[in-house]
Amino acid sequence: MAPNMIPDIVISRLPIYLRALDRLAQEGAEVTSSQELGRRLGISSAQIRKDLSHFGGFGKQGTGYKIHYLKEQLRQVLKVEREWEVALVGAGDLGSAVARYKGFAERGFHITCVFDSAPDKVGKKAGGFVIMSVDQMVQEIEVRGIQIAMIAVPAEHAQGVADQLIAAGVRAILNYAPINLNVPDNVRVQYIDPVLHLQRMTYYLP
Amino acid sequence: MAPNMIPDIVISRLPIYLRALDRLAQEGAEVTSSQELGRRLGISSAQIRKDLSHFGGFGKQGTGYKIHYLKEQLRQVLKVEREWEVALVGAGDLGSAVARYKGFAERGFHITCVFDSAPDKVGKKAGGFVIMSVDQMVQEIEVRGIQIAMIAVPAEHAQGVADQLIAAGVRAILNYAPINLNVPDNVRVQYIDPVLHLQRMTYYLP
DNA sequence: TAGATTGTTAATCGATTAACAATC
DNA sequence: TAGATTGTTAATCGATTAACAATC
Repeated sequence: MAPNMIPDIVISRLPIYLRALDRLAQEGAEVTSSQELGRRLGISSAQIRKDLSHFGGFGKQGTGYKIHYLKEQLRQVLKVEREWEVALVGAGDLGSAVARYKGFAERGFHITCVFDSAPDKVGKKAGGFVIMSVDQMVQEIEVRGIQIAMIAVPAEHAQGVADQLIAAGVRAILNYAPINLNVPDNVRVQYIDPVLHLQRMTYYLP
Repeated sequence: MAPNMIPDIVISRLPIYLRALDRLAQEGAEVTSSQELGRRLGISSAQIRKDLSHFGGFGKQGTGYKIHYLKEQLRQVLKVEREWEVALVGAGDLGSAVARYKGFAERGFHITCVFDSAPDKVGKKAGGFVIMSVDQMVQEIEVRGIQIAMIAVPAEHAQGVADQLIAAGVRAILNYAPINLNVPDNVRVQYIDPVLHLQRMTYYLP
């Protein structure tokens, strides 16, 4: 491992810490500790301290962490202190719901273009956006320099769409299609498949 | 660790294997190998064999796994060979989209009741379901013996709703609210927060 | 048979936890 | 000061991988 290489699993927990800090701030707290955070998240305080220590010493012995300061630091580490432009591919039932979801823009991710392959959808609207043809997709993404995309097309088209997105310069994909994508090393993929989460719990039911 | 205790992380991969097998079957394949599955999923073949071996020998040396047979076995292990009844709490923007999503019923999870706290929503419809008052929630879930629920209410109400659901007998919660839930050991929770997934990728972008 | 692939064991790797000196 | 909590080191724990005999 390269000396400054931070484990993926550490990075994946930072947004969870950030979310908990947002919540604490909303509740009016100004300072917290690894112990309090850990209790809320079901994570050991040692792990939280260790995770944070990869990026520097954000706390003070005896008192803990200033919430506002720690939030800002984590935002910068995660690069979510800025606004991001996001492309959405697929304007069917699922894609339209994604386009309408307000949580993205509220937290700095702005959907700025929506694509679909159905000619009868092109020109219509989804969640306030005019739907463009996938034929324009590569060019549009290149011109805008978009790096993040969400895929909400049927499973059988997802890999093809991903290939095009990557060719256009996208480096981060949130895939709502229930299928694994094969992508080069320099591209990140995250998956959302709610059924899969349900299937992870039924095993434990009687 | 108890002798028959299977690590959570193994269980969490089984639905991924199942999804890949469904796909292979759809493509017309009848047999596969740990190597082929691994290539598709970006997982080592050794890990797939090890994971499966927790539940018995499903394959044949030299030939691999019969897809149909392995699918059925995994379905039984995960208890998704049956149909499940699911309650949905929250019929706002997000809850309505969840109620309309067809993927749940297609894969054996049937939303059979939807609850909301807003009096003006009660009696109206969301995704084909009549919305009931949360005041009826505990009784309704108890009577029907529902064990799985999805939460799509604002973050500040999620913990309260979860507590009620658990009191009513729910043992598995899919939480769409962007907040961690504290639940007893005998209750499972899974989280869906798409923004969190995006935040896990921006770190790696330039 | 020859080639392929499983199931399993042992070795390796990496992540989590416990503990504590430093210090606010 | 006394009490609390950090950042870090070393120990533990658990998960992944490599390797191979068994066998189809």
